[in-house]
Amino acid sequence: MPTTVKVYQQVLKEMQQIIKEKELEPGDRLPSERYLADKLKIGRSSVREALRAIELLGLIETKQGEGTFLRDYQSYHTVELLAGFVLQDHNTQREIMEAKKMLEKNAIELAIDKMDDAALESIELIINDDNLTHTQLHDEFFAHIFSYGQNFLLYKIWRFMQDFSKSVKNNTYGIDFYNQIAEILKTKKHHQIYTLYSEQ
Amino acid sequence: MPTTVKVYQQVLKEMQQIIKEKELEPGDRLPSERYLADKLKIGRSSVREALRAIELLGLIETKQGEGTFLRDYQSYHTVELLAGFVLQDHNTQREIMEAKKMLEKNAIELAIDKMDDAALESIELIINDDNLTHTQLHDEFFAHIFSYGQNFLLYKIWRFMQDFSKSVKNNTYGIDFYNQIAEILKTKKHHQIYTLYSEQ
DNA sequence: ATAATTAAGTGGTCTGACCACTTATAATAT
DNA sequence: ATATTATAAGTGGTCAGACCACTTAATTAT
Repeated sequence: MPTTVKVYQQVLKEMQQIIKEKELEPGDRLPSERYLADKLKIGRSSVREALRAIELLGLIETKQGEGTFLRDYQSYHTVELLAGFVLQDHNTQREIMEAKKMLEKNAIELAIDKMDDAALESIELIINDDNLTHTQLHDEFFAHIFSYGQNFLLYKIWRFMQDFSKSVKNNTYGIDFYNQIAEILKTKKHHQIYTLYSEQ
Repeated sequence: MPTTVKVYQQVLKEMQQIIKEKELEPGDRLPSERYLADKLKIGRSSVREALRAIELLGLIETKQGEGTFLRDYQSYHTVELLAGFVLQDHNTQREIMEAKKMLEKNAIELAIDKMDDAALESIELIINDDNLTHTQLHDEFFAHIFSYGQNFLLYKIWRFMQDFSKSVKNNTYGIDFYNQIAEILKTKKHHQIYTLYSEQ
């Protein structure tokens, strides 16, 4: 179907080639925009279209005055971006809130076997921190749990939803809710996780 | 860290706004490049950088002479692209696989109370369809379950991960795995969901 | 009324021009 | 000679304007 391949698409292929040939790794510098335009005999704007596209994906990083660098792909970039658009079509707050809850359960499940006594204590400290607002508590609490879960991708997805929900709705939970989770984490009773949120 | 936000990033935000306000759906036309440039008082090239980026993602479609159109997000576009660039980063892979499993559990949990006998039967049909490869089975199976879960957002996120995993690794499960899930869905024993994948 | 022609609109691409910033080089002061 | 400073070169960020190819709407000729 693509009767005519766009120039920036070719640039992408060319760049893959360059990366492969020169065995470039994350952190390495890519050829400059002007060099690429010159070498491929195309306009710089076309090169930029390609670069901006994969920059948005999180594949490269640009530093003004220095150059363009390959970077470690961070999948959350993509997810964040897509979420931002997909949310528009199916703009159901309900879905976001629901998804957020599911991810919070996931976080607990991932963390439950990775938390030692010190970790559990730090959780308690957050729960009992009187300086935090309800929203801040929720935020800190789960951010902390996610950190033990060791899945940055899930954390970033949750982060997005959490930020979104903050801007839309103020969903607060009583302190019992957090204590209950702390208890589950302590006793490591996985199966109790699914009982959370049930009365929402 | 992003001390200065790039113009094309602003354009993306603006476009999300426009889509939201005008309630645009897949198939609908977006404002033209020249119009956007004029309205936002920026150069057309900056608008194009933004458009080309999300075009690459498969979020929009452009037809020369006609315009730019919103389209249903097809994650395989992204996946294809990433596969070409991402050198099998182990940790990224691990996180995506793990996150995918969690989302599959979520799908089951969301669907469990929404599936009637007919739904359960349709699941059985997929499991016993001999025409499907292992990968296809997994794909269809969970896509189906997600459809009952009624959370399109979670489905889309899973979809991305599933496509990614397909392009990287062939993670297959025995048929028992799916029968086990079908059984859980039938008996509606939520707590058994957490035992899934445990031997992986 | 119908068909052919024209004009207007839209994406695709290139060129050339600045700006802001970083790094390497050259000039200067010590 | 060395250290400091000033300059130049390189790089990404952005814009304006120009064509081209293509589609659609408007106009004109039949």
